[in-house]
Amino acid sequence: MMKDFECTQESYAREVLREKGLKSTTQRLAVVHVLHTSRKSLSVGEIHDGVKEMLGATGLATIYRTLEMFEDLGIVKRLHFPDGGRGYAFSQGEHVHHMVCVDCRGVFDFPECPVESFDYASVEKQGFRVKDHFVQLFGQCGKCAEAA
Amino acid sequence: MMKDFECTQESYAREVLREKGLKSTTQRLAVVHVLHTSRKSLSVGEIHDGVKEMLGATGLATIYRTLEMFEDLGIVKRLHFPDGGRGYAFSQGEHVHHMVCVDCRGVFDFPECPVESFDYASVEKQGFRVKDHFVQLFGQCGKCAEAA
DNA sequence: TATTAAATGAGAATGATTTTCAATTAGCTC
DNA sequence: GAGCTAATTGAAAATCATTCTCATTTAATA
Ligand SMILES: [Zn+2]
Ligand SMILES: [Zn+2]
Ligand SMILES: [Zn+2]
Ligand SMILES: [Zn+2]
Repeated sequence: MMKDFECTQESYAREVLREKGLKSTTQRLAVVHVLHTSRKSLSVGEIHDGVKEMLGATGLATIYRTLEMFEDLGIVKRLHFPDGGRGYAFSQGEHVHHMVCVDCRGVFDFPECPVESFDYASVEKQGFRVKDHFVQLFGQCGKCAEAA
Repeated sequence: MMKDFECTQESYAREVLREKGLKSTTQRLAVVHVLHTSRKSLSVGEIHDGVKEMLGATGLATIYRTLEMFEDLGIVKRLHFPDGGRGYAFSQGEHVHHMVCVDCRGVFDFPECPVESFDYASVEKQGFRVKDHFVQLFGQCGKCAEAA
């Protein structure tokens, strides 16, 4: 299965999968497509709907399996909303963070890392070794601010 | 219901609840107790267990209701783990962030805010208005590093 | 085109969270 | 301290989210 036209995001995913000896299945590429063509983060259900629209009946378990795997591979980033909901956004492995609109769940990247230059001394003094971090900004996007 | 001995955390919760016209029930104070006496973040189930140990049979729904309410009141902070799990940590409304040990789920506060001095210009240029943020550091605590 | 390990689908199973409503209780007032 | 009342709880059902199982299908390679 190799489409004539393939966007950079799909090629990227295909490449990462191949490197790991994983298969570039129709379903996996559809998940990439659905995610990267959305300017908002999507819930598992929304991704499932999007994939079904492209491919017809598709198992929900496949979506779960794909998202978990993509997260490990850095192909998607999981976001957390104040209301407890979760969303997924496409990612190309780069170190980026997101700001999310709490109204429409739109996602906006920001490549600068606010934590990068942070001095961990005070926390490492407590014997803690920092390995990773999660940063997410909340707010309102321009459209939602207007609408309000 | 007013205990003879009450720690500052419990008084704090009691005060916040009173200010909002909410009742300081035995169950709610037990949730506070269980959380603030734990040096690790706790899952809903663990909190439920802790409360049952203090009070005997207690409805799980009450724990959920309490945690949701406490989150709104700033009495607890919800944490997110890489494996998808969630944990809750006691909080006194202050602006703190947490580093969490991915092995034992221990929580360590750090009062410095890495995002505070961050220049939002690049993101606000996109029409986005930043209102809040979530920062969490991951790593290994001293004990778990030794054990490993 | 044949081979084969990897992946999918369907539904059952499990687990997490929310809802419902009758019974209980905290926080007043007297 | 007893009585009042709205807020809260408990228990179980209902709903929603996630994982598992295993027979079938498919991508990748030769
Ligand atoms: Zn928006
Ligand atoms: Zn960063
Ligand atoms: Zn630890
Ligand atoms: Zn902060």
